[in-house]
Amino acid sequence: MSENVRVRFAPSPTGALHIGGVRTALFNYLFAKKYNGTFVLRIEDTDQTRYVANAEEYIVDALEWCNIPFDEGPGKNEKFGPYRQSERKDLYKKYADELLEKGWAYYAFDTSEELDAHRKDHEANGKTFIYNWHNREKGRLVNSLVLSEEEVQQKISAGEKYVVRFKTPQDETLILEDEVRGKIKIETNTLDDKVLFKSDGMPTYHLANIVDDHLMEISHVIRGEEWLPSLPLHTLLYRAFEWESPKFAHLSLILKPVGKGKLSKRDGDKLGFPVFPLEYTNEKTGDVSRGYKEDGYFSDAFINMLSLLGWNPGTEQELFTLEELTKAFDLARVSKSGAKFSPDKTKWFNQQYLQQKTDEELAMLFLPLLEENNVSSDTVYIQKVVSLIKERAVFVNDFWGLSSFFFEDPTAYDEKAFKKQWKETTGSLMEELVSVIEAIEDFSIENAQTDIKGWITSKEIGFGKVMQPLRLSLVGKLAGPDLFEIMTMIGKEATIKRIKNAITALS
RNA sequence: GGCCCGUUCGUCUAGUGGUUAGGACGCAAGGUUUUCAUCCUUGAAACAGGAGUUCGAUUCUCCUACGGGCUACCA
Repeated sequence: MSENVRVRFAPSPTGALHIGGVRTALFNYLFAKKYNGTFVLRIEDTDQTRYVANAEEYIVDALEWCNIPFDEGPGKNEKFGPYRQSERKDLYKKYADELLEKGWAYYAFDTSEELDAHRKDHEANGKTFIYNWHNREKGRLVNSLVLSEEEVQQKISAGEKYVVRFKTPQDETLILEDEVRGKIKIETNTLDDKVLFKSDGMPTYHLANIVDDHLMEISHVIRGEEWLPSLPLHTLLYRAFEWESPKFAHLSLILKPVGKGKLSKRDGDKLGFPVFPLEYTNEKTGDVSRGYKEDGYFSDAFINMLSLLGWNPGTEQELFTLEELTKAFDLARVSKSGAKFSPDKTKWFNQQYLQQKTDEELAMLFLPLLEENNVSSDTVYIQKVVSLIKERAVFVNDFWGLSSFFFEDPTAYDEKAFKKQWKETTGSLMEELVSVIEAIEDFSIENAQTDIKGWITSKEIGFGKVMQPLRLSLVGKLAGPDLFEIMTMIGKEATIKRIKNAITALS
């Protein structure tokens, strides 16, 4: 299998790429890289009514951010280009004609309205209308199987609209092979004669897909489960063209975190998590949807999370670099059942990745936030702050809330903490503490600890009585790193100032 | 309705014809931290149901239920 692995990700540019699409792209990417293969991006824009102009750019940007770029695609190594189906339009006609010639397809002149009427009619009688061997030659449907060649030619030259339908073989049991599901059995008689070529001169997905996969020498088709019902048609199409079929793998869907059904944008809005990798602005409505990137997720954490949704390495390892993923990935270990999406687990991954980063890296990422808050400081100081607070953070965006007191005096005091910790005697105690601090010549952690702890011990009042109000004075709430760290970081003067401020404000 | 796919703790999942059914997230308790968080320890928590095959089925087969997908001149 190590030779000539070529896979493709073939999205429709109808909007933002959602998590499920990203995962499909990721699995394709991992599979390609594992076997030193090629990852192709092909834009399937045969439906002009659903085309969205900024969607393709979004898809490319998203893959870029996820660090799973394509090797071949629009504007990149166009060895088998073009890679947009709309630009390959002229190509498909001859393949439709080939099928027509071979008797694998036929012209159909039925209008959408007529077909709708048939469907309604059947439904009213409790039956299901299927355009296939049941009725294609019964005379109620207008196609080249019942019309004479002259009639067909006449209609076509008269400019009558037609589609080309696949002529599904009758009375055959197909045994299909799926890399994740194994064998799938299906009777061809239950299949309908799908449209291959539309009356607007465009191929449908089915034709374009098979033609392009063949022409682009795709070896493995890894796609969403929603395509599984099309597998028999696609297999038959390869047979009709006498082409070698690629191997297929259908990925299960990503489901809602709660309730039933597949994950949608609405779930994200309702439960407060993004379903798109990047922020997306709907061209028509102007609606903006959140993105993982903008929400502060690291792309490698996001990818790591996605990789484990529907796949697992069979070991207990959960944290993977992209390289490790490409090594470990295996289609055989992709699970068959749908996976409910977990926003909580996603956060956990981000937290893990954040903890792994160095203080230097994190300090760099913190810089813009500091700027936003009109704070500037030297890098050594910022790195030290980061080292003290990062274990409390899930996102870099949490940093300011966790560390603002390192840069500016608290502006408010936590109400509950005040009520609980600030007693009548606290004010005078804090004043005494100020003089203890003032007396410390060299304001180091060691000295501060020795002197303050010594003073508390000598007063025989218990640490909490002093330390809690002190924390409230310096931080504004009962949270944060070690107090002696904070005091020496902000310095003796600021420490004294904050205690005095608190005495004034709280006593 | 028809066709297809699926079903192990709440969630993601590992697993085997005989296991104390394992891990992770989340949750709970305890410890560390005189704070908060981290961290550590512990705990609660699952084989959808029914037949069959078998000495023995969570594992194999069938049925049912449930979930999902498809059923367009959309992808």
